[in-house]
Order: sequence, then C-alpha cells, then structure tokens
Amino acid sequence: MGTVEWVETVERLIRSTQELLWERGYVGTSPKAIQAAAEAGQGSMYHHFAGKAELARAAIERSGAELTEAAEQELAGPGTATERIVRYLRRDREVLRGCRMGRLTADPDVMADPALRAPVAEAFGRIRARLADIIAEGKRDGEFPAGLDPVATAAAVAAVLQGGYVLARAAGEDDPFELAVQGLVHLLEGVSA
Amino acid sequence: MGTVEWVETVERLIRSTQELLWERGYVGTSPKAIQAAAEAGQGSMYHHFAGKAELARAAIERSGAELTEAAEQELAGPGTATERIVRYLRRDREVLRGCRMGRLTADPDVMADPALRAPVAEAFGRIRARLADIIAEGKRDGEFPAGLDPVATAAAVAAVLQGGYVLARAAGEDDPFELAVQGLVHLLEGVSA
DNA sequence: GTCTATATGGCGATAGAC
DNA sequence: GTCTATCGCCATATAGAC
Repeated sequence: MGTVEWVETVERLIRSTQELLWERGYVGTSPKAIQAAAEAGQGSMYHHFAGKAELARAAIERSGAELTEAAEQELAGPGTATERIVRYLRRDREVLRGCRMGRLTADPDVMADPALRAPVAEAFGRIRARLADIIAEGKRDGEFPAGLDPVATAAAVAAVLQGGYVLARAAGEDDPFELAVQGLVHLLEGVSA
Repeated sequence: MGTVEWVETVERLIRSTQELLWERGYVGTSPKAIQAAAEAGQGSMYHHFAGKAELARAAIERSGAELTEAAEQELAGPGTATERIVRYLRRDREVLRGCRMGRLTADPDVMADPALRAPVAEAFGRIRARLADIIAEGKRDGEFPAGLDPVATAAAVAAVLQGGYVLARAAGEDDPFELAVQGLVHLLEGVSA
C-alpha cells in the first residue's frame, strides 16, 4: 500500500464530505454517511481525520478554493467590466442545488466554529473584493458613472446570486434566480448607458 | 382546564418551534428541544401534534404569514415606489440571525416535503409579486424607465435581501448586508434619475 | 391533557485486533 | 491503514397510567 492508495482514500473522504455538506449541511451529515459515500470504513476515516469537524474543515476549505477559482475563471477573461460581470452572473449553474458555500451560513454549528466559518468568510470576501476591483476598473474606463460605489455594487452582485439561489429553491424552479440576475443586469446596464 | 390553557400550550409549542427552526433548522431541531423551550411535556406535544413534521408545518405557516404581513406594513405605506421599496429594504432587521424563511431553503427535509415547502414558496411568491406591483406602479407614474421589467427587478430586490443575509452571516457582521442594500438602492435611483 | 416508561435506531467516537 | 466491537447518548416516537 503505497502513497497512492492513501491519497485516494483521503481524497474520496474529502470529496464525499463536500457533496454531503452541499446537500444536507453539517448538522445533517453523519460520519457514517460520509464513510458510505467514500466507500471507506469507520476505522479508516478516524485514522485520517480526528473527527467530523476536522473532515468538514478540509472539505469546506477545498470547496472555497474551488469556488473562488471558478469565479476567477469567469472574471479574469476578456471584455469590458460589465461583460465580465455578466458572464460571471450568467455562468451555467446547478441553481436548484444552491451554493455550496452559501448553504453553510445556515448551519449553526459551522457558524459557531471559527475553523469552519473562516473558509466561508474568506471565499465570499475574495469574490466580493474581485468584483469590486472590476467595477472600479469600469469606473476608471468611464463605463460606470463616477458616483457608483464599487464595494457596495460588488456586494449587491454577490447578494443577487446568493439570494437567487434561495428564491429558486423556495420556488422549486430556476426562474426566480434567472429573473433576479436579469433584473440586476438590467439595472447595471441602465446606469452605464 | 379550559380552552385558555389549551391554546396557550399549543401557542408555546408553535412559537418555540418557530424560534428553533430559525436558529437551527429542521434537521437540527429535535422534539425534545422544542418541549424544553415550550415548557411542555413529551405527552403534551404528541397529544396536540402528530409529530415533528406537523409541528414544523404549523410553525412555518405562521412564520410565512408574519413575514408577508411585515413586508406589507413597509410596502403599503405612503411615498413613491422607490421610497416604499427603500423603506422595506432598510427596515430594521436582525441581520445576523438571517431570514426565517430563507434559512429553510437550505434544509433538505423541508424542501423534500411539499407540506413544508409550500408555505415557504408562497411567502416569497407573495413578496415578489407585491414588489413587482409597486415597481409597475412606479413605471406608470414615470418614476422608472419604460424598459424596466417589474418582475425581474422585484426578484433582484428580494434576492439582494436574501443574499445580503448570507453574505453577512458568512462575514460575521452586518456590513455586507448593508452594502448590498446600498448598492441596489444606488442602482435603482440611478435608473430613475 | 399531561405524565412516565419503554423501544428502536442512529450519532459520534474510542479500543484494540489484524 | 483498515476492521470489528463496543460505548454512552440522543432522536423520534408509542403505550398506557393518571
């Protein structure tokens, strides 16, 4: 049993935990369910991780990194500030599954544990900062009016996404998400015109 | 033991469930915790409600009614369309506690049970429709440009609130919520000018 | 209507064999 | 590294006395 199998078991544990946290949250995810999803035994899991919290920490950090990287993919490409933001907003998403990070803010045990909340805070902090940079750039280029607040506008953009997920899940269909994005894009284009 | 005590026990059970669902969600709320919070015994709870799901149903329906009524309070008052929407957005909120309804969309058991999800869907449906009415009104009065889509804009407004809660909880402070609202209000005023 | 007793099963973890 | 056994506790009721 070389390093390969070791890494693969840990990887399966982390990825299974990511999926379960996404679907059922921290409170709703049991070590047993993780083991079943990862096809790993009880002993195996507790050998690699001290417990549920430590495994969740690894999974949340991984998800945070993936999320910010995905955002960077859309935001770093070519185009005007508006085009890049719209591309990010309209990216293909599994709307009804919700946001893997945003979902965790509903979990009291995650919010109460600094080690679990920190990666969530960091992911959203990075994305909001990146959006604010792009909007500030758009201002410099005369694309947005001088009076536009980049930080506040960036928060609104991020909030529309997170809120769009919430409204869509409540409705049981994608529409509210798409509508909210459409409404925001329209407003953004309105002030740019 | 007349009707008074009976009603009071049921009331305490419902209200305690509302609080616990808000704080810990459906999965994280146990009948035992509800009984403790309501100062009601095991037998008492199961006498009035068939089980956790039925009690949750009553609590969610109550919360939905309270939420739509509160929204109506802000939205029905005097002022222009923009003023009424801004008043609704800026209403005093316990930001870090999140939205009692929005929170439930993260709960897989709530989403999976039509009886539990329906009141959530209805509450958001009502609020979005009411916002769309007001925006349509503002269009008729020349307050908003003719090109503005009331339904999409309403979805964006509702999404900013829900997303603002998520961002604020992630950050552990109110700021992102306030910023998102500020960003949206600025955009709304921008297109109205 | 409310109480206590009881039941089944899952949670989250530890222990020690292999 | 992984397995099985075991643990104490809680979840979600049900049963029947009072």
